[in-house]
Amino acid sequence: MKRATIKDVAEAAGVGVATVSRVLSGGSASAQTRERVLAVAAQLDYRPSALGRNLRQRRTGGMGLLVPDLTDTFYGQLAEGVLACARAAGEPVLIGSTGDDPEQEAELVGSLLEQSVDRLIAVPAGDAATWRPALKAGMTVVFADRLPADDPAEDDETGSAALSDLMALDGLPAAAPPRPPDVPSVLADDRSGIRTAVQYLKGLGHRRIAYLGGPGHSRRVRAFREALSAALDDDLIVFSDGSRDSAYAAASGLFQSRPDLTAVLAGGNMLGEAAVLAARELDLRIPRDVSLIMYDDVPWAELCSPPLTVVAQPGHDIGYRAAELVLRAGTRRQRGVVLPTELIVRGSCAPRR
Amino acid sequence: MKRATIKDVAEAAGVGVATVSRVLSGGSASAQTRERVLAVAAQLDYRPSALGRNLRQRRTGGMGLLVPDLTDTFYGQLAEGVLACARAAGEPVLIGSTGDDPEQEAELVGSLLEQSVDRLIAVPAGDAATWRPALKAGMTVVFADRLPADDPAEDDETGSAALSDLMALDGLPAAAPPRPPDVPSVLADDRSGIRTAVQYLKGLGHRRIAYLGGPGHSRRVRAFREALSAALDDDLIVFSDGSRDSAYAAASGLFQSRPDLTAVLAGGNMLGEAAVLAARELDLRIPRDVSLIMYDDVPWAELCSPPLTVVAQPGHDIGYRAAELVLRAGTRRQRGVVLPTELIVRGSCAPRR
DNA sequence: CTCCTGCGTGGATACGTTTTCATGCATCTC
DNA sequence: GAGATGCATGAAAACGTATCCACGCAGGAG
Repeated sequence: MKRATIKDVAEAAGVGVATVSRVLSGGSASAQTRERVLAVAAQLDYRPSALGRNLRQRRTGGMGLLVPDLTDTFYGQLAEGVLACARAAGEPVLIGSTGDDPEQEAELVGSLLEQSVDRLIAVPAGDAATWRPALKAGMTVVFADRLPADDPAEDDETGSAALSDLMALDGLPAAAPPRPPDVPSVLADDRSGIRTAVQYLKGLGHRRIAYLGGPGHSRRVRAFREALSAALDDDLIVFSDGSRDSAYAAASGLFQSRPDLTAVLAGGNMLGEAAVLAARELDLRIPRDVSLIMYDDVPWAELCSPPLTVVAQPGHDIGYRAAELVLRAGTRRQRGVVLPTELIVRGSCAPRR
Repeated sequence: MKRATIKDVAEAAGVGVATVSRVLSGGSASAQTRERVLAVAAQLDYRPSALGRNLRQRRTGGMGLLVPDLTDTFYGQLAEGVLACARAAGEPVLIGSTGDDPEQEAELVGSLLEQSVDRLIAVPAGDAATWRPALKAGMTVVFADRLPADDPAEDDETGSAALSDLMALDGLPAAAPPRPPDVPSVLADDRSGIRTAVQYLKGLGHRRIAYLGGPGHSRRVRAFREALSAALDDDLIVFSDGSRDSAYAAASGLFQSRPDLTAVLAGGNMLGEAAVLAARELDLRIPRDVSLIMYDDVPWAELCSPPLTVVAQPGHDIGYRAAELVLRAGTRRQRGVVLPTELIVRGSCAPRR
């Protein structure tokens, strides 16, 4: 038994297909026919096929969602936020996991394009150049959690300008910004989050503070540099790619090469995990020997001993807002949203000894 | 500038659209025309629209994926497995999060049906009755991690039969099983996993062992009962719904109502998390006062102190295999797959004092 | 040489919907 | 009362593809 089509409904109700379509999509119709069509549709258990509609409108409903890794709890939270909003709107979500690899990302974007999905929420892995094709293909893209890195011809001045421009929610557009953030985004207030964390550590007497970074952390690193200013030591900033192994290697290498550091700021929960593991392996006690602040308030942060002091960013909200933005796109012209972070002090930091 | 269609390619190559279609989908064509068509297609940057194809074939490619909660690391792993396989096959994935709520699940299934997605991987929340409509709508469903609960007229005998039938991979079908597992599935070997864990605890001298369960844990509970046999105490089996709050409440309630228990088996990582938290709140030391074994080997299990002894189930593999199954459906008639679990002994269990 | 077979090819159709357009009828205005 | 206005309605087109079918041509068998 195959599904009923709009034609069947029209026939059974003794009206034209156009009328059925109108009734079902809220067009005008007389009360009488509307009632009849609705009754027949219900009786036939008719559900309009998204296929026909999509083809006709030359676009697939719903939205795409690209995250680096669903195994990372933070992105799980973000995804849940997106799904919550999508469900409320009755829109389907196509998901992809990029592994923070620009190539895979590009491939996934291509696949979405092929599906004619024209709304996308992405935690970008590629740089601005990588994203240009998708944008000029007419996709509505909302970046979440971070922005694509600047073009090869990178310029700190430019980056800062773009960032601050983004944060100027209440007005006056900076005059002709070099890279206008013309694509909407939902970010956490990294600058404030990092600064608060660094200030906290400084207040505890720490001077040699390391930053453990991952892909796409340029904004956080910038904020870190800014917050540390004079005390900055470039060797204390290390990176990993998105994998757990790499994160562990970076953390372990950091601890071994710089035994003089007294505090570390891990830029993500996988990096925090790696830091705890590496510290334990090297017999460094937290917080006795080294203080640790981790980005992301994941549930297990509290389970550690000592419980981890964290910079919480609202993953669920970021996802939800991003989904709102991508759905409302065209209606309002929202530029970018910045959500607050919060330092949650638990037990992984101690005064420098 | 709009996307090129198959018609454009045909025109530019001086052939009919049918030929272009054939060349691109591997049909027969002369080497010469094939080459020309391919060249033109590449030059025009032609990508076939999934919309047209879907409508024509009356089905959307790709697959649906329904999990209870992406915030739960285990389901994150499972989802990553599915995505890995889907990416390898170049198939898109539509995701939904059910919150372990049969109603939401049904709604999401309905949405997938509307999209004409006919392949679905699900960690089911609803029971067998809930799933019947989707199945007879022609969907190819592969259940992952667990099976739908039996119908209201539940029967332990039946359940066991179905399970063992499922595990009889190498042959002779049981004669007319009451509820034939005619829908393929990928499960962890819960029976063995639970038994191993219980044996381990028994071997440490524990007798009052509690099970902390979540939605869809009927198979695990059955295995738990079976493994405990004589020592079973029904009050020591408590349940929560899928939420963190509920898990905490269940764990806390358990510890308070039964201070005599000496070990607890948490049936999932969120439940394990809750157990650790509740124990700490009640000043119960792990493993001194109570031993804990947690289902799911999530990365943070090692970070706890003491590190958690866990029953590892291969989340990634479960997802990957499920995706394979749903893609190969029709080709082979695979019944069900059971993947092994492993007890990983760390530090959260001690001999009964 | 003829008939048949087989293959490469292109025209035409169908998939299910939305939307445009024209039509007919009823109501309103002067 | 005549023309104008508005609304409900249905026929038809279009979206981009895969596939059926018929056609033509080449080559092989008889």
